[in-house]
Amino acid sequence: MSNEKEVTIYDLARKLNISVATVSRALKDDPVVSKKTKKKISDLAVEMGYRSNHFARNLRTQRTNTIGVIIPRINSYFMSSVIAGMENIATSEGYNLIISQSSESVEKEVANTITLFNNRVDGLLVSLTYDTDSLAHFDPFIRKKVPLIFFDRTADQKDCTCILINNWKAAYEATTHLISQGRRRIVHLTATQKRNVYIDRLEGYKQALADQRIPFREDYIIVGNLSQEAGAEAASRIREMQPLPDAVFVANDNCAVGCMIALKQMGIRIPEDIAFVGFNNDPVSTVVEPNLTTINYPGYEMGQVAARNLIDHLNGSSNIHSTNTIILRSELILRESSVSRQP
Amino acid sequence: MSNEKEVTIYDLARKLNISVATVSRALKDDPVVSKKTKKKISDLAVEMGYRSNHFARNLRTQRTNTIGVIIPRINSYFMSSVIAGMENIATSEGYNLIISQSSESVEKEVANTITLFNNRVDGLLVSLTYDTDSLAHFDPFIRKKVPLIFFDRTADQKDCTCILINNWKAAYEATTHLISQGRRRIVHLTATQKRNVYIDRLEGYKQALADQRIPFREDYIIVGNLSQEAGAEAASRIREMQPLPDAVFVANDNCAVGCMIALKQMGIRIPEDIAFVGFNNDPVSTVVEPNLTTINYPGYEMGQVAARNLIDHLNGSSNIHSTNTIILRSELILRESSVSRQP
DNA sequence: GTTGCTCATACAATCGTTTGCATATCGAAA
DNA sequence: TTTCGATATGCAAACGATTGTATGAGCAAC
Repeated sequence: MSNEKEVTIYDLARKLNISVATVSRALKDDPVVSKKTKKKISDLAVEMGYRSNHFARNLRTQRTNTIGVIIPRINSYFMSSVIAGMENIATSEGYNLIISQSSESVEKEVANTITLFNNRVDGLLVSLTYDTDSLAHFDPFIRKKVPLIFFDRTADQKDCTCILINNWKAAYEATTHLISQGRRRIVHLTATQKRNVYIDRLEGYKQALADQRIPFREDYIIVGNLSQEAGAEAASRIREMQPLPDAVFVANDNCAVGCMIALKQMGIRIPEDIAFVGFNNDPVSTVVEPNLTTINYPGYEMGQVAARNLIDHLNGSSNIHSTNTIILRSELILRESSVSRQP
Repeated sequence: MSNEKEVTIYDLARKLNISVATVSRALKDDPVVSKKTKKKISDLAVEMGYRSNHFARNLRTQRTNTIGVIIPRINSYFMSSVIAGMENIATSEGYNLIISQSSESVEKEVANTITLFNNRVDGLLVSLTYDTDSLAHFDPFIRKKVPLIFFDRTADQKDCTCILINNWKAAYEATTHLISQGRRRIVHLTATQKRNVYIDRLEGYKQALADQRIPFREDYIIVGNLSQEAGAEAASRIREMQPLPDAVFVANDNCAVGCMIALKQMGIRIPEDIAFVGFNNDPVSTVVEPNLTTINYPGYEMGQVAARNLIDHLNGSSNIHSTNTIILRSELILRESSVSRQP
């Protein structure tokens, strides 16, 4: 009982006195097999507890029904929501996900790429590390025409779809909002200017200033790794600025929260002295006091869209060249951290 | 160039005028092949860009090098940390992870189990839903002797390893701490009493009361789904209690935070009027004001241990019968939410 | 020169499917 | 009765590895 042999299509065929070819076709619902035989076969399959052998099939068909995912780290609210969305779609479409973390290390990203290539994933969903410059490690996929989709932290790669929000616009709105609240000396906390998301947010911020005829100041840009600790460090620098800035726009809620807490400990009042706007709509944004104004960034939805899009490509129901960029809706959520007085 | 055929061991063999058997053995570093041939072969493999075909190998060896993971939801800080830990170990050991979410639905858990069984995973790592009663859906794995490890939300299943913290002790310490701060009317927010973690925490809480001769009150136990919203609802019920409780021990930080925020809005002071202790050491616990005393629950480490343990079983380097339960260290972290006056 | 032994390599079956092509069946039209 | 399409089924060759068993080469001892 415990070591029962697996049931194969040969067993089914033998029992019914038909050929394996017919069994194989019947199980795939091939119209060439008659309804009667199909029924006989599928009934017996259930009865004998047959389950198809993915390896044999994959070996034969040269497909894996597996999607590779490479992300910087999984344990952030945003990214785990993305993964949840991907899992949701993939499972319902019969695909498996192989998830690997680069931990913000380019070498690990390259290593993961190789692993996934050797696993012969059917497609790849990628969000890059802060520092990835060269995209050469994706060449093997391109050459073999394995579809590749970037999301969130994307890169310009010919023939690859990108899934994003309009970071420029989000930052523009955030900054404009701060200005509309009477703020003029607006610091921007961001990460390395290698990645689209941070470049675009900075540009949006700059444009908002320009449109309101507020001069841009290089020393108001603080670059870090956007961790909570980086936020606390930035707080010390902000504290030293003369005159004290009256607002901070942060490219990530966690970092914003770290900065807010540190400033509050220094006796600075939020939003009276300094207003804050974050990014991502992380759960902490409704816990910190005052609640943090932020940009809603739909992670779960982004994961779903990415997976759905890739699977559509794989099924041939969409052409990878037809859609090159998908922009998801995002919006500014107003909370107390940035509003000068509540209505 | 773009449609180059995959290089197989046959290609290598032909080029070197030797048999595929030798090539196969050489690539596995089988000592029976001479050093000289091995070198020739591995050099050529690199040169020609050979990569082994997992499906052919799996088909032949009947192993998949894949581990299945079933969890309630991935997008919580604790669970995404667990996954990160698992990914870390699995990747370094050459295993892949297939992660599936049950979303707290027993039906989805069963469906995922079937999917993973059909995927022929080598082993399974499971954290159960709130409501899973029967474990019958795991029988196919047991029968085929596929190792099965439960973590966090575990169940008694013969021959299965469980990985946990000592929930009883953690709750006992948390409650004792509250009592030591002069609290007597301690409410406990928890989840369904079907799962070990919540049962054990309640028992620890009860025992701590008993040891301090404080009568247990059934109406101080509030059962919910431990979401932030459930915390807010609980706050309303707590508010109505006469006399007002003076402490709350919550089985989850997120829920604790929801409850604290709601109570604060009602004008109740924390910790003066009501002290709080949470569970998990989620990042929000250091953001909420006052910072939340909690139990440190090492998610990343738990994921690593679970994966390590399973892989050791699979490699035969450990016997599944030898270790039945692994208890990880946890500890009470004191913060302002429960300490009556700071030193 | 034969025997015996070790070390290295080759042969060939096997794993469970898929699929192009060939074949069988059967009723209807010629 | 023969012929012709359909329609349904079967044959057999892949797919790319692994591995038990057989074979061959080389060499030392007798």
